[in-house]
Amino acid sequence: MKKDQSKRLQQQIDAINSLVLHQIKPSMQRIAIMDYLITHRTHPSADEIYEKLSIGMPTLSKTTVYNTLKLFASNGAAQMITIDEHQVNFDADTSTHAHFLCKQCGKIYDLSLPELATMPDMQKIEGHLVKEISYFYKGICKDCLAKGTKDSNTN
Amino acid sequence: MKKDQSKRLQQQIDAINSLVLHQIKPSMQRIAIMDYLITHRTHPSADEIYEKLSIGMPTLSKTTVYNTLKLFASNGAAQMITIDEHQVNFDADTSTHAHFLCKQCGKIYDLSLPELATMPDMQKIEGHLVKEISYFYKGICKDCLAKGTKDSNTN
DNA sequence: TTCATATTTGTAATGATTACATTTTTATAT
DNA sequence: ATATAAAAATGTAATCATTACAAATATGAA
Ligand SMILES: [Mn+2]
Ligand SMILES: [Mn+2]
Ligand SMILES: [Zn+2]
Ligand SMILES: [Zn+2]
Repeated sequence: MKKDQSKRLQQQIDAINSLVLHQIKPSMQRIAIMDYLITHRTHPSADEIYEKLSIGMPTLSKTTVYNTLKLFASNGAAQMITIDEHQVNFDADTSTHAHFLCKQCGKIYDLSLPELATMPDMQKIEGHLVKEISYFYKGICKDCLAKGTKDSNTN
Repeated sequence: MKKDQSKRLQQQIDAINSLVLHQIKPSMQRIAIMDYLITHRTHPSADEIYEKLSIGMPTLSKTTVYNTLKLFASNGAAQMITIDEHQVNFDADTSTHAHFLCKQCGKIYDLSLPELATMPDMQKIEGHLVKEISYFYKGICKDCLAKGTKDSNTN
């Protein structure tokens, strides 16, 4: 179990590095939340993060999770994803990349669309100063297509 | 005032046509809501539509507005825009076009980005069946840039 | 230690959206 | 035209993600 221990330690360090890099003073909670974001690339919601972390950290407050995620977002340490109209999801990967939401299972996938990379951030478009870019796709994911054979009409 | 009358009538007809085209049986409320969407290209929220329409239609229910907009969206008569994390906005223009949300004034603008048109709807990307595409940009809009000279650091 | 500041916590709002039961409208059959 | 069934709209009460706020705790310099 030595491996697990040292791996977890390295993850913590990665989390702290990301925080410091984005001018966020590390704290128990902030490290835990950033660590969760880094090790779970499934674009979790605030509630999911709270539920999972509060198991090993019973005093964690949901408010702290919300505040912390908002702090991360405004400092560029994480990105807010508003692809789902019901809740906001978060991503430690702040690079401009596209997301796909499966309407059936709800999972959010990363998409690497090379043609999108052509458009640089932080520029003006039609006179507006662009600070954030989001590319969202919705439909039925690979896995759900494989399972259910219904609705396979639209090729 | 003859002109106004006939113009309004034509708008109603346009609204009805869009409904019928999308297999939605026209009703007073549905026509009014579609008419509002067509004549107000500002991407209104359900609440805004309700507030404005209920003036001249006091019995209108907010539930009806929500139900109707959801019906429009699932029949392809309007598109839901989840660019704002606080509420959903709607657009009678169902063509694939980008949107810009101003973080200062909250207005949502259309962007006509020709390079986006290259990607056709209803195809598979990385194995996932794509049914909807959204391109969202956020920042400070033209007007707000002109007014406030603060935060002009990021050219 | 002491004091000021930053962070976290718990609880109570808020506010958009939805559920649901009731009423009204519309269409159809008699 | 009347009765009847289905569709649509209404009003109210939940739901539930997010935020506001005040109190408690931790941090860090003096
Ligand atoms: Mn991602
Ligand atoms: Mn639009
Ligand atoms: Zn799926
Ligand atoms: Zn603006």
